[in-house]
Amino acid sequence: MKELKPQRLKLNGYKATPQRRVILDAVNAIETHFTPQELYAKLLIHHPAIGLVTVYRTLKLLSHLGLVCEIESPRQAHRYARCSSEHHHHLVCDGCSKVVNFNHCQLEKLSRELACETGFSISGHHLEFTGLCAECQKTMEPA
Amino acid sequence: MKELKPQRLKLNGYKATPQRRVILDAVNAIETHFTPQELYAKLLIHHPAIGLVTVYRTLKLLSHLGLVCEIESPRQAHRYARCSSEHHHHLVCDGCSKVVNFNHCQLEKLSRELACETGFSISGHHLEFTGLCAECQKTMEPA
DNA sequence: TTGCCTGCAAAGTGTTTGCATCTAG
DNA sequence: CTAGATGCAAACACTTTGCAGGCAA
Repeated sequence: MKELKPQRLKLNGYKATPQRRVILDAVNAIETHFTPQELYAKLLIHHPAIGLVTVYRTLKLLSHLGLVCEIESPRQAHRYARCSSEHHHHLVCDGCSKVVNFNHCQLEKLSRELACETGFSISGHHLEFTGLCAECQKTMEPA
Repeated sequence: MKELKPQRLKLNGYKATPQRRVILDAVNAIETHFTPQELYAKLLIHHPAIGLVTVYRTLKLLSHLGLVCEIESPRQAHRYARCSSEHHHHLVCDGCSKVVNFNHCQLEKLSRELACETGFSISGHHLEFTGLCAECQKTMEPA
C-alpha cells in the first residue's frame, strides 16, 4: 500500500511538525484499521509527550486531505486506515472487529434509480456488511 | 402504517406502564423518523414528569421487540421510526435530515459473493445514501 | 406482595474547543 | 517574526448505570 509522506502536508500548506511525522510513520506501520485511541496508545510507547487531541486533529486533517479514510461505525469509535484511494466498502467482523475491504459495489444503478424516484441529488453512500470472519466462526463452534 | 398497541408489551411479558403507553402513542403520532431527544421534547409538552432515561430505555425495548427500527447514523444521534417490518434502507438528506425509505436493495448476490471470497459468515448489512432532497436543492440555488 | 419500572444524578464514551504556549517556515 | 500547531483541561453530545422509591399485575 502506498506510503504517506510529510511532503504531502507541505504541499497542501500545512506544517510538517514532529508530531505529524510521528503520526504518519505510525499510520504507515499499521496494516489494519485502527481507532484514534488505539493509535494514540501505540504512539505513547515511543513518544510519551504526544497528545490524544493531536492524534484526533491530525487524523481529521489526513482524512480531509484524502490520505486516510474514515470508517464510520455507529455505536463505536470511528476507525481510520490508509486510503486505498479507490472507492470501496467494508466487511466488519462482529467478533474481532477485523475489517476487510471490497470494491466491486454495484450501487451506481440503484443510486440513479433512487435519485430519479425521489428527486434527491445523491452525493454519497455508505455500505457495510457485518458478520463473523472465518477465525471467529471457528471460535464460536461448540468446544 | 401499522399502529403499536400496549398489548404488544404484555404479550412479551413487559408491563404496560403509563410512560410506555405515552411513548407508544407518541411514536404512533409521528410519521417521520426521530431521535430519542426529539421524542422526549414532544412528550414533555403534555407529560412533564417523564424522564429522558425512560425514553431511551423504552425505545431500546421497542427496538428489541421489533416494534420500531433504529437508524444508526454515525456522528449523530440514532434515529428511530415505526418499523415497516420489511427489509429496507434509507436515503438521508444532508440539508434537513429528512429520511426516505427504499426497499429494493439488490445486495443478496453481492453478499453471497463476498461470503464466498472472504470466508465471512455475513449476517447483516447497512446501506445508506446521502444527498440533498428536492426542497434543499432549491434552497441551495443562487437567489 | 413482589419483581419489574421509573427518575434522578452520576458516570461513561468518544470527540471537540478554549486558551496559553510554542515552533516551523 | 507570525500564523499555525500543540497540549492541557474543560466542555460537549449522547447514552448508560446505580440506586432508592414506586407501581402494575
